[in-house]
Amino acid sequence: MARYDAEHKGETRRRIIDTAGRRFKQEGIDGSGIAALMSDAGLTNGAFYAHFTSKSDLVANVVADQLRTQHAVLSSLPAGRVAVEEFVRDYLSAQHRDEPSTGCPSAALLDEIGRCDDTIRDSYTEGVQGIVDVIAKLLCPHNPSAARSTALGLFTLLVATLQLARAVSDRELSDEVLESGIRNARSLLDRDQHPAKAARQPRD
Amino acid sequence: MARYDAEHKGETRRRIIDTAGRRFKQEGIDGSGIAALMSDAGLTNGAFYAHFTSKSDLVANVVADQLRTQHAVLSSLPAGRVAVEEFVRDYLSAQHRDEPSTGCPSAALLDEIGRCDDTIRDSYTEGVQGIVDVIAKLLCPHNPSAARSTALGLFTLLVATLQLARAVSDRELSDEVLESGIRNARSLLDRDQHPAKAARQPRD
DNA sequence: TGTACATCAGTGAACGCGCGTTCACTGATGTAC
DNA sequence: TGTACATCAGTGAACGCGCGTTCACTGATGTAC
Repeated sequence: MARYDAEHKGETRRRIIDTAGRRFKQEGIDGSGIAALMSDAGLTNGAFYAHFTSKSDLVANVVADQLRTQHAVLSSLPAGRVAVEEFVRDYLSAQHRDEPSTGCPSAALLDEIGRCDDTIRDSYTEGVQGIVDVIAKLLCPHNPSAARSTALGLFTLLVATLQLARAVSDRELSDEVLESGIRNARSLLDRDQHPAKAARQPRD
Repeated sequence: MARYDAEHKGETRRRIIDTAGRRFKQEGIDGSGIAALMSDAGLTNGAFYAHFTSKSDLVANVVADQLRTQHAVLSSLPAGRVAVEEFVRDYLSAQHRDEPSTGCPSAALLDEIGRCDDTIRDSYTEGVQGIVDVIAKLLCPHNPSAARSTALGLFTLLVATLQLARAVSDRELSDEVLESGIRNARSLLDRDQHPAKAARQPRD
């Protein structure tokens, strides 16, 4: 084997994390063996432990990386209702439903993550905090903490709607679930669109 | 072994389905081995195939049974906002979060079910249709189909909120997620506070 | 009445297989002399 | 300048283990004669 340049090992690590992310979301964490996932990355099983101390270590890194990517996408959106609604339509599209491997990690893995060890759940916790914060900021740029609850509501609504759309085997029902999800997301957003009427707390 | 009475085999099957339901929800489907689950039921691994043709066959039966039980609980609730809100508080309680094995099968297994074979997803599809129908009926007894979308929204919101509360390792954040979920559920229900006014009893 | 037999839920060892993990080894390169 | 050596990412066989599944067997009972 070649004596590699300085970035080589880091690039390989990156490739493992990327392919593992895709495989985990496609087959589940328990459902993804290390040999198969290393083979996806163009390597043999033995090389794995030069990059990670254990499967659990990989999972924690993959979870963090996945949420970081999702955070970056959300951060790049312009604030306000229009962009959020477009994101919702995108998230609840047939394409996202049909391609879990490139999609939202929470939709693919949330209940499995709930059963993982503390390191992994710590990693998820930190990542999801960032996601919720950035959603809240999109909803209410000048006072994000006021929109935190709505952000959590939107996030959970999207996640389980996609999970449900994937779980049902009836295509028509699945489409209905997605459409319904978009309607319900709008309804949730409407609540924060009229703070005066709701008369809960003064803005800004 | 004894020559058992007529119901004996059915009772054993029942016991396997019950214990498997608990174990699946606790450890995941992939995470639950047949030998362990049969031992839970007080039997040895070999007896399994006298009751089910495969693990997949068991999973399909467990899923159907779990949703049937949940359907029965929901069916027994009185219609109207008060009972639904109480159900929501119950569903999003710390106790439900901390005891997945006796809780909602969708919260514990939805993304994993999405990766299962058709037989299992068919079973889930049929069961969840019943659940959504009965929620819609609770929300709007005289015209359930009008509340179908809201019922789907409530269901998905509850499921992912519980999943998220279980996945985060920070107790305070987890509690916030649950509280927020209750608030968001109320908000979703408010939307459907639509046509019939006299028949409804205002609360708070 | 006694006894041989059929029944059948459940036992437990065994099957091949894939899992996570370990480790002695490879071999192309940069470096030292 | 040529060459011996150190480096180290990656190889691939092997480990013990638990998986889903199979199957010859057990043994308490009801039934037939």
